Amino acid sequence: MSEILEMLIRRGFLWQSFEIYGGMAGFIDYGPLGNGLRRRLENLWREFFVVNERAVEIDTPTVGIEEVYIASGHATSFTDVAIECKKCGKVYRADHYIKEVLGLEVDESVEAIRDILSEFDLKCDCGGEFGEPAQFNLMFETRIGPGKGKRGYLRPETAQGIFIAFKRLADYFRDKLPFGVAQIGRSYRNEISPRQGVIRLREFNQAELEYFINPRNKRHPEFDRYRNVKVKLVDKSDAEYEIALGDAVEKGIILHEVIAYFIAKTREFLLKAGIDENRLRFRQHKDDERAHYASDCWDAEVYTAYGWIEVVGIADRGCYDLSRHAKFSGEDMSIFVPFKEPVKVKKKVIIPNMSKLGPIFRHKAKKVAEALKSMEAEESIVVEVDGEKIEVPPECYTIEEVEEIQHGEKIVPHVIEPSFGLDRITYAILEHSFDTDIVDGEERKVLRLKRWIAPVQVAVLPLLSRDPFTEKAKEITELLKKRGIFTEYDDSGSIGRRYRRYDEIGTPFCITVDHQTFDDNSVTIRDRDTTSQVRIGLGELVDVLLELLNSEKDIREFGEVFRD
RNA sequence: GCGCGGGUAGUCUAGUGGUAGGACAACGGCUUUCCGAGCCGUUAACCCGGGUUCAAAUCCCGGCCCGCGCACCA
Repeated sequence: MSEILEMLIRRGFLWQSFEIYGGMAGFIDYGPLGNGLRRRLENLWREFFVVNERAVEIDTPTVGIEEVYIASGHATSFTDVAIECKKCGKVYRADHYIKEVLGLEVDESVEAIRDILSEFDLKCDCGGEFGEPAQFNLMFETRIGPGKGKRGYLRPETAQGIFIAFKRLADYFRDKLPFGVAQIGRSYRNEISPRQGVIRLREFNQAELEYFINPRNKRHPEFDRYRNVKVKLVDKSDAEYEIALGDAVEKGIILHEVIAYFIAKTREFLLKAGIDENRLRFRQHKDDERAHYASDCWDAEVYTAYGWIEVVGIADRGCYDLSRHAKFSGEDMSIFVPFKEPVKVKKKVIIPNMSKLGPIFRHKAKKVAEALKSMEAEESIVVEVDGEKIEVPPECYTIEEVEEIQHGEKIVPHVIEPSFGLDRITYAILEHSFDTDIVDGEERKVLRLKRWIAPVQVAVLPLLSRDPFTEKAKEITELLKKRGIFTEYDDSGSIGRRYRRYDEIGTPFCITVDHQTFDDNSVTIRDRDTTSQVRIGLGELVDVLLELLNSEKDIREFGEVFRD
């Protein structure tokens, strides 16, 4: 086990779930420190992607009814049929293998696959027989309600909860694009083989923003803020760039401004959270890697002990999700977008003559009339009703040219989705923050977390573990806690040991109560990164700490250096 | 899911059939205590199930978990 992972477990950042029953791959518990860190990260994300955007946050169920995932496509794309060779143990996606070997398109059902296997006597590459085809479903299935109940799934992404509520959300935003809707929460994928510690989990934390835009305008009003920001890009043909985002859009490397905007914002967020800029890049999905609905997709990748890992996906999902839900639910998922100026449009309309239509088409007359009205066409007089093509005699309608004033149009918004894997980001921050240095000839482990993200921000330490040092230190601890600073009190072991303890978990500042405290009502603040100390009066302690914790200022700005 | 290698206190590790040992950590005490000091003491472990054996941490089988490779990752 790596040094960092050993520390994370030992100090209570995270550990394997269900340990006393032998554990289960793909699940972790966040311990006190890991949970604190992830919560901080979530709040930082909120600041970036909700508070400072035209966006809101919602919370929807983690269990979804079957309909949702039929519409979204997950129900079919998640239930691949797999076949396994009895001899060499290789597992294939049946439809892929059959297409490759036999060139046949086949239904993804167990029966269809079984028929093909026996009909063509299909063998594995190694010559072995295949066992029974079996479904593997990457969604966790469940039953809702008693008895057989209704089939449901644990959500594989938080996004669908947002798409489903789109009408309510559009209403909330008074039908004005663009707007964003965020959700932070757990999602579930029944991975075949979870690996690599916290990198691939079966239950994981996502923060997703669905940013709905008018497809006719894929520009972003705030893009100028980032136009000149240089980022490290790897495009779909593996070409690498260090390029200003404005240029990347102009050159067509990035499809449009909104994606570029979120790449910039994501970068800003990750750096603020403590990701090392030198171990961050944005990589474009290759054509065969991209989901079928996405027109462009960029991953933020960070370099870790596991290599480059994806921590954020930024995709243009187009109108895919809303259109699918519109189709499957029968609801209108469009927004009326007014034109700047109303447009006069001359068009020919068909006006049905009901007195003729009635006798000819009887009970179908109404449907025929509606079909006629909905036609733009001047040329065609064939309508389709209930799948039947019907020729309508000319005496049944008249064509008139009318002038209409159009005030706008109905459009199905496109959605740009930045989707964050919080567990991976949390881990990457820890790995990038982990460091060792030499203090007084001895190696020191130190977690150089950003001050605003550290789970324990301040430790208050009495120099001696007895009165009056301990009493004073407890008093100060209470004071800091009341002011919202995450503070711990610790009087166990020598002072040096305690400093090391807090260095290891990334606590930025230690407050030490020493003999001088009782002479002049001052304490020392020790900086984790430099181990240097300054003296400061108790009266200004809270304000100084709050300022330090929200900046990267040097403690020496606030007091005299003590015991250099 | 396949193959290979592993699983001993909180952590790291010794132990190849017969008493489970060490280091670090933690906890209590002593210590005139500002960078993992010292001394004394305490807590604390053989992944689970079955088999072989008088006797299993140790040998065998199965499972679970971890690592690596393959496959999978909408």
